[in-house]
Amino acid sequence: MGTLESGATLESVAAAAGVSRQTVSNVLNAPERVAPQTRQRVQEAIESLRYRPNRSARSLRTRTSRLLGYCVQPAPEGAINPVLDRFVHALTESAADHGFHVLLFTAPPGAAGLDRYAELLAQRAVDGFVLSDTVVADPRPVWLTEQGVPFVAFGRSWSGPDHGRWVDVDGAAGIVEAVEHVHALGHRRVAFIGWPEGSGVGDDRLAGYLAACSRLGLTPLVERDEGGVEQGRAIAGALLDDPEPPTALVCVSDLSAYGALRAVAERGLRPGADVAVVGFDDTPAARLPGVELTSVSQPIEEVGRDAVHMLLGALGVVEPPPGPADHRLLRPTLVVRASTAISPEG
Amino acid sequence: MGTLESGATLESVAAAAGVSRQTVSNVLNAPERVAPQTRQRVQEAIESLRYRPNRSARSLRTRTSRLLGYCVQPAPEGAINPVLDRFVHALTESAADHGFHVLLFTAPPGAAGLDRYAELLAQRAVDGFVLSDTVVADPRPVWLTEQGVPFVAFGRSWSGPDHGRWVDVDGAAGIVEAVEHVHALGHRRVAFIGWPEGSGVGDDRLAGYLAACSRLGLTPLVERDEGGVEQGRAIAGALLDDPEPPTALVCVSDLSAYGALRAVAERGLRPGADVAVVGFDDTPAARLPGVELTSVSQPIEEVGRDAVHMLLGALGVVEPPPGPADHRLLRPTLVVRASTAISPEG
DNA sequence: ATATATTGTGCGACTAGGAGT
DNA sequence: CACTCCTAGTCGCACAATATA
Repeated sequence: MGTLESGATLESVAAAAGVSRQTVSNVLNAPERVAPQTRQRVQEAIESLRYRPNRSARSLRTRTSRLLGYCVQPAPEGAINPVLDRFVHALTESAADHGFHVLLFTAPPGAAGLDRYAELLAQRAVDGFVLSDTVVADPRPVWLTEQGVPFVAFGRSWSGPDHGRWVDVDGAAGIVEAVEHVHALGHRRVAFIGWPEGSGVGDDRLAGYLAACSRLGLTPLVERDEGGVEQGRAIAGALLDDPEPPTALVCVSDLSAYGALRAVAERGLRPGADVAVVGFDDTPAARLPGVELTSVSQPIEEVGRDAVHMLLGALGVVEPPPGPADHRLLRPTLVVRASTAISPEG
Repeated sequence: MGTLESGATLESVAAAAGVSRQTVSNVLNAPERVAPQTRQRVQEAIESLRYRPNRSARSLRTRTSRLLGYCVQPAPEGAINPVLDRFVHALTESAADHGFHVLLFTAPPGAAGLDRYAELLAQRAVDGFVLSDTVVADPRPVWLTEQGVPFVAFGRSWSGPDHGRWVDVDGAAGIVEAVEHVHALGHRRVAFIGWPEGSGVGDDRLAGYLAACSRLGLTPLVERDEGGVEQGRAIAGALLDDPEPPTALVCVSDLSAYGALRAVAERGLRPGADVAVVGFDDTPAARLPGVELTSVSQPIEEVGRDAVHMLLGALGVVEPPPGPADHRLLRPTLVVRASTAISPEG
């Protein structure tokens, strides 16, 4: 039989300490109301009985579950970006610092998935939500705001006004840094391989590219594709086959960049020596020997921590950190590898 | 104000339907005890009030939380294997099919982390645990078994007797398939790049290699390293520099295989044409153009589903599926790509 | 006696107000 | 009147025994 089948309760601890239930409760939730001597005695009883408050009972009474809901999406086909691992771990760890846990659930994308959120709310299963994989015109922030449900999103709402709290990574700033980096290496014909217009994240990164070109006096050269490796390979190939090809390819994602690297290699050119290639996301494959892709790295752990703090702040659990309470924009960092190692000739 | 601030309870539904609390409860938990006509009326009241049973209250009464605990590990440095995404999603989805949710928590590895498990148990926060990242002499299965806590592990206990339920992937069978594959292509000098002895998983995969060699009449050639890309590159390089080098390299993991691919390329050889390379795990980078690594793919989603079913079976929530109740060994599949495309000459 | 619906009770904790010194 | 502690009531649900046709 297990040593924690005990099932100690407020009652049994009180009996062991020779006080009433309420005094034990006070020791846990309002220690200053209990005389030090009594407190000591109660704490010893708690220790010896290995007492822990029953979460369900506490939840029922306080009407808070100390659970944060997070919807896990299935990893998209061909995904190379294991964000979930890091983000979820950061969420879980930060939540634990304040006695909270993360509750996972699944939901279909779009408005159809709102039912799942409503269900958890109606059951009082969670105190709030952490959203990720937000898209343009995502119905969730609007709906949750209407319902008065505390939440925080990883990702801005790209269309219309902001709803609720969010944490995001400044993609434009990341691309600016990338362009400045290749510019500093001497590259003057710098192309951008982007996503189709209207993706929010993609438009933001493109904006960074255009801003950097403007500031540095470079002529923008933008190509767009659907973002896959093969598409990146084709687009990059077309660019390189131009009579006056770009010497640097800044890509909206690592996936495009892997395609670009391939296109470079297929033309007998050496990435980093003949053509610079930069990606975005710093996916695990970027560091593999033979790849060594320079890439913009997102501070995922920091996003997770900030998200939890903002949400717990909204729940009144922690003092909200200084700064704007409803959003936070974090700077990514450029990780330089061999794909942008050497200055071009000329 | 939100439409689900309602806070409907059994009581209010009962009032709306003109019946007693208990009848509403029966409609939900034992419909056959309620006359069809009454049932209908109650269900309409439930609908119109958007009633959902309060999870905390139900948990308190039934002494079950309908929550499965899962400990998320921080992704190890240089990880290229985003198992968590897929595994956790599969867990969450399967659990949802039976009204369960996954509760995430963190814990330090080894015996030091048992406290976190004990804590959740003492709080009655979870009904059972799903374990992953099990290691040789993992203290958790033993401890949980002692405590009488339902759990299921992704991964066998490699040392001593089995404790509790587990689901695992037959790594040996996967490697056998890999060796048979390169053998069928005509390779006769097939080397294995493995992990140091004592890793359980690594030893299992090695056993598959040795069994296949024995069956096919090949001379085993085993090298071991710590499993990193650079180590794989060095080991593979040494093998290839032998006067009579192997023509096929079967690797214990994709990480080693990426190193091996690099070593092959560095010697002016073409992976797939001159030297066959096989990895294990089918990590996302394996499919990238220019890599195209043949690899053994684990049925992660199936592992997750089976794990949940076994655990829910142990909790008495579902009818345990046919077959052995305490363990399940799943076959991986070989995904053939360009790194083993062509038969060698000779 | 069978089918159906109803009361009482307690799960374990917190909140409010009262009693003792 | 502080300070400390306790009694009584409540959260929403499900189990058990009971009442009504």
